[in-house]
Amino acid sequence: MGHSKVEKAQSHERIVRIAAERFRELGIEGIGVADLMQGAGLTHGGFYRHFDSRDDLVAQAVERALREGSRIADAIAANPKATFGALVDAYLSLTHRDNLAAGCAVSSLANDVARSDPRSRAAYSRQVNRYADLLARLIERVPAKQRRGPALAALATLVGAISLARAVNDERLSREILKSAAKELKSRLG
Amino acid sequence: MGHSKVEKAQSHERIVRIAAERFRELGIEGIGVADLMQGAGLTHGGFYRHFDSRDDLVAQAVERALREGSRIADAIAANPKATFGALVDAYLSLTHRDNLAAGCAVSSLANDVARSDPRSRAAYSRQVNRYADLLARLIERVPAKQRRGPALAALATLVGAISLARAVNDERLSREILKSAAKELKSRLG
DNA sequence: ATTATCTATAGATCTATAGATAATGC
DNA sequence: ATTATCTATAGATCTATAGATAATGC
Repeated sequence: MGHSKVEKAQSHERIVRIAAERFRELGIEGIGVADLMQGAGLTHGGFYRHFDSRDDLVAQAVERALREGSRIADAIAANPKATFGALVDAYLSLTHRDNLAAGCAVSSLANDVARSDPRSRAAYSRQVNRYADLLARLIERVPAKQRRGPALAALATLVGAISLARAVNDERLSREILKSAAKELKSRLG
Repeated sequence: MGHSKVEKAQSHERIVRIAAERFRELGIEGIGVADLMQGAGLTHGGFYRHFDSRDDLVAQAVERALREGSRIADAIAANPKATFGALVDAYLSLTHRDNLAAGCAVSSLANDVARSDPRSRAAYSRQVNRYADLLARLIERVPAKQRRGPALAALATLVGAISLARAVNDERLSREILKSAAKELKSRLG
């Protein structure tokens, strides 16, 4: 039994991290408090010393999933040699498609967040703006001041393509969607 | 109490119709058997004379939601004077954004279907191909034989844009997303 | 006689709470 | 003394089933 303040903070962090993964993988209603706590190596009784309610955890985990899910995009953005094409290829890769738990939450939680409370939706809005800014910086063929619209449209294409590629049951079609969207984006803006 | 074969068929049809609406609105796990049956004007006890299990209803309702959700697109396609721009404007309208229950299930159920069984995913794949064929027919600025890729990319943009517009918590940003995606698509392919 | 629907409930699961236990930290 | 976690359970909700009821259809 861990009892120090440090250990409590670590437990809290572990629960939110596990939830941020599992919610992206299984949907926000796809896993319960007991299984999440077990995933964090704890029993379910201690949950309410960390969170006011399940919805409180949901809000914290959605915020974390959105931050974590943009890590690869952030890394690309941090590289001064980063290109629009590199970001598109990473986002529309088979690795990203098949790795829901660690992937972009703007895609994996879009439908869930649309049905969620304002706290999750506000965090989602902020992340959409962050992606739009990042894409605008990387777009090449448009004057800097006119990039906001193309950046939002490009984000929509990225999110739609990976969502479709994950939902279809036909591997060839799935790859065709990813490849078509990547080609379209790169030929237009890369 | 309705008891004829005709009435049973009507009850079955009503349950699937209600489920196809509510699942799009609330998510596949957002409503239970009892509430669905109440929505159809029945009590929950009779449910299992119509369906083997809840999952059986889910599969039938997802198929129906996909078919119903493409009605406006089908109507546009049936008109010989239909244009790509008209379809894009209808899909990315505020009416469509705010009417989840009657809207396109390729958008509203994308995340849920990705986590569902093969039957729902196969129906989803078929609908994606139908939309791709429809968009390919309406695209103007590309030779007919090269339209498959642009059509799939356009579908991704449509689905991504309306999903983002529904999830964000900021009306201005939501409209900006819809408008940017529509402008991009029409200037390129309309 | 058959069957579509209803009432009632079993059994599982989920969120949330109560009280016990064992470690921390004044 | 305080508190982080555990065991145990209350109460709500969900899927599924059993048996009763009342209408259809041979």
